Amino acid sequence: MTDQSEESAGELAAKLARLIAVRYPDEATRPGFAKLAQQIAEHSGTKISSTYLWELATGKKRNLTQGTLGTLARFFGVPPEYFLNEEVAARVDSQLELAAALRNNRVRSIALRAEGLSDETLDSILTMLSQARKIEKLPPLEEPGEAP
Amino acid sequence: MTDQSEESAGELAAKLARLIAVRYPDEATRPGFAKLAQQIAEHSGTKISSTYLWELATGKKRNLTQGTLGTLARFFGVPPEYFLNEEVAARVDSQLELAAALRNNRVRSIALRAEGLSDETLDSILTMLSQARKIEKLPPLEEPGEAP
DNA sequence: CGTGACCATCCGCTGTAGCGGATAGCTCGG
DNA sequence: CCGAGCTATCCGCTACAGCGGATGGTCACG
Repeated sequence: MTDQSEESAGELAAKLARLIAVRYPDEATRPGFAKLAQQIAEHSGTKISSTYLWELATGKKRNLTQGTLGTLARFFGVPPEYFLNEEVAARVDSQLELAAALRNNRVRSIALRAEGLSDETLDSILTMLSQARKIEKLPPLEEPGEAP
Repeated sequence: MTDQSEESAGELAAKLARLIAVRYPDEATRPGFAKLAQQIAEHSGTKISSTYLWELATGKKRNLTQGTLGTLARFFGVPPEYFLNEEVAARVDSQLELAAALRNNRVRSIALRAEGLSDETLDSILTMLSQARKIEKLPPLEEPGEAP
């Protein structure tokens, strides 16, 4: 175990897919790689071809260059380390889950109304949510704890 | 100020040079790019040619690939972001100064003996050092503070 | 004053990151 | 049913990351 950043098989592909999914939660409206490439160009001035985006998303190319790494990271609003460091990726991913959830207006208003309630009330609501998730066959969510 | 990671002209070259200088403080004993390449190979299993190292150090090539980025970072014991993020680079650089200083045996033993002393004593010693630096015409060192 | 060990530097090559331009499969409105 | 407009996918090309193998220079040793 001298190394700890290897076997990143199709990891990059998965990460890119996740970033896209979070940025465009509505699967129907989600742009294809062509439109995506165009948006990236408009956003960051630097251009990434649709073909190449597809190759990355499907794992056909994996060894990004400094430049494209930065362009992608800036567009998706994640630190460039997201693509390099698994630990950072995990931490960012939990944030991304939240961001994705807040795109759903109903979830957002629940969050807004939850703000300020007492801990006891929040706990009972949490219990209700867990029950609901179980009933609807959603995976339970683990709360991340501090690692000593 | 929409962007903040551009104009990295010969930045990478400078960073690499600094890393080498810190790792091999004695300029006389410092290995050339050939030996350096060999050491990297032994250390990380991955190989980087001496030619390429030279090209990087002289700024002839600058757009590293994910893989080589990781290899270099692991060898020099810095996070890969060191090469990407100026802010991280600055933070790490101050650590590097410390590491370089500790190579000097006398400095190291001062650091060791300072450990455990009361804050008041440390403060007065710091004052003495600042005075000494002024007398010997060395630049004063800024202590980095926490950014809220 | 060889010659062997190190060095920086250059040249030319290979592999692949990254691109532009097909193509074929969809779904829509007319 | 037929194009218009979208899509994913493929192919072949160019540019450059990265390499191996010269070259000539400077020391130290016998």
